[in-house]
Amino acid sequence: MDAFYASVELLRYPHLRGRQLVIGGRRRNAADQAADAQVPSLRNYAGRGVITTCTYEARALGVHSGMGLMKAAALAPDALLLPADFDEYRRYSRLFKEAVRAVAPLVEDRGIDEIYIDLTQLVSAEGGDDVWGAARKIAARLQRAVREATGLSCSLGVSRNKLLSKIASELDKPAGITVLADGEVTTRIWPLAAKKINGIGPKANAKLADLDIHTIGDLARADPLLLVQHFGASYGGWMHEAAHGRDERTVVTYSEPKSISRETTFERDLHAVRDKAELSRIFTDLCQRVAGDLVRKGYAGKTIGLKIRYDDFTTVTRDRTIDAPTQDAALIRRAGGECLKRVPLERRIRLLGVRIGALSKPGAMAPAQSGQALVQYDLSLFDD
DNA sequence: TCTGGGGTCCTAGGACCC
DNA sequence: TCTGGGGTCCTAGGACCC
Repeated sequence: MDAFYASVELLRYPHLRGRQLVIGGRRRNAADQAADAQVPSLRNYAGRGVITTCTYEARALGVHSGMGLMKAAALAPDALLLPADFDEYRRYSRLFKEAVRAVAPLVEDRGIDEIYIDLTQLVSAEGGDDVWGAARKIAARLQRAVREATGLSCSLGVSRNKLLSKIASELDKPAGITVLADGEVTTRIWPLAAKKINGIGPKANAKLADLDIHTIGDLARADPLLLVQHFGASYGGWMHEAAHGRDERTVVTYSEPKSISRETTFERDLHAVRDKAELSRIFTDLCQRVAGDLVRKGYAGKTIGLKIRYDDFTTVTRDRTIDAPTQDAALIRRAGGECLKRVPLERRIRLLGVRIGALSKPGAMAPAQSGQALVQYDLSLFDD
């Protein structure tokens, strides 16, 4: 989806279309819904928020998602700042995914505003020799369906696999369709920066730059042994394959969540001793929210994790696995408290987070009850 | 310009088991 | 008491993605 959060806000505030618009900072609250609510500009922003999304008008001034709002205010003081309304974004997310599934049912979720779609069967059904032409027609159909269902625009990349489609989808934003036929990797992909590959982030990119590898073509032409040397057999090998556009991953239409977490960055850094009461209250609240998420989604978890980020931005995690899966806030709080005892608390803290993993569906598989025989078969006969 | 919140996957060491 | 090889689970950290 193109500038998803910002585009959803523009459906609500159509008179802001064409303005520099930034979504971020605090969440939307009741006061924001008042008809006469003024949308403030970035100019006077003070706080720790970052941009989650911004319109293309704002991007033209050099701001982008992930950027701190203080910095963004220096670059684009007249941009308007809207708080995020995740309930609304989730609603539109469901709408656009439904619209896509009605046309092409094999859809893999990649977060709130992104999906992979397997068009193989639809392209076959289209018949004819020109598979890429057929794929382009289907993509256009999908784009229209999304616009009709939501009023929102999206960009599509069509190719042989997920890796290339992801790259292609970004080549003609917004509202573009990019078809990358077989054999076009060297001409259209190799000139792009290596970090355009999904899975090569800032760290790997910096290391590649040290090796004088800047483009995907550089990466493809690099000695695989050199890559393996610097990045390990698995990652180094993958990088080289990716640079050649090779990717065998299938479109996965269903997956179970692995963990659920809640975290919060404080408005000011807190001290474990001086701000003990406030920290404790926030901690308990996070545990309750995690427990609420578990109950709402129908999961219980066994491994409770604590995350602390200090004022110097270093981050530590501790976790603790309990005997039986739980969705109980008090039990989560207790396990989290045990984790807390194992972290240093001298520095000031800027973020506190609670996570639960090792999830299962409670009730799906009842634990052994009393009266249920547990049989231990002794096969020591086969020991060496 | 001091950097959100929600996730996934990978690595690596150690405990523990057979 | 030492050796070897296979496996799982737990814990901590980090890279990366949306």
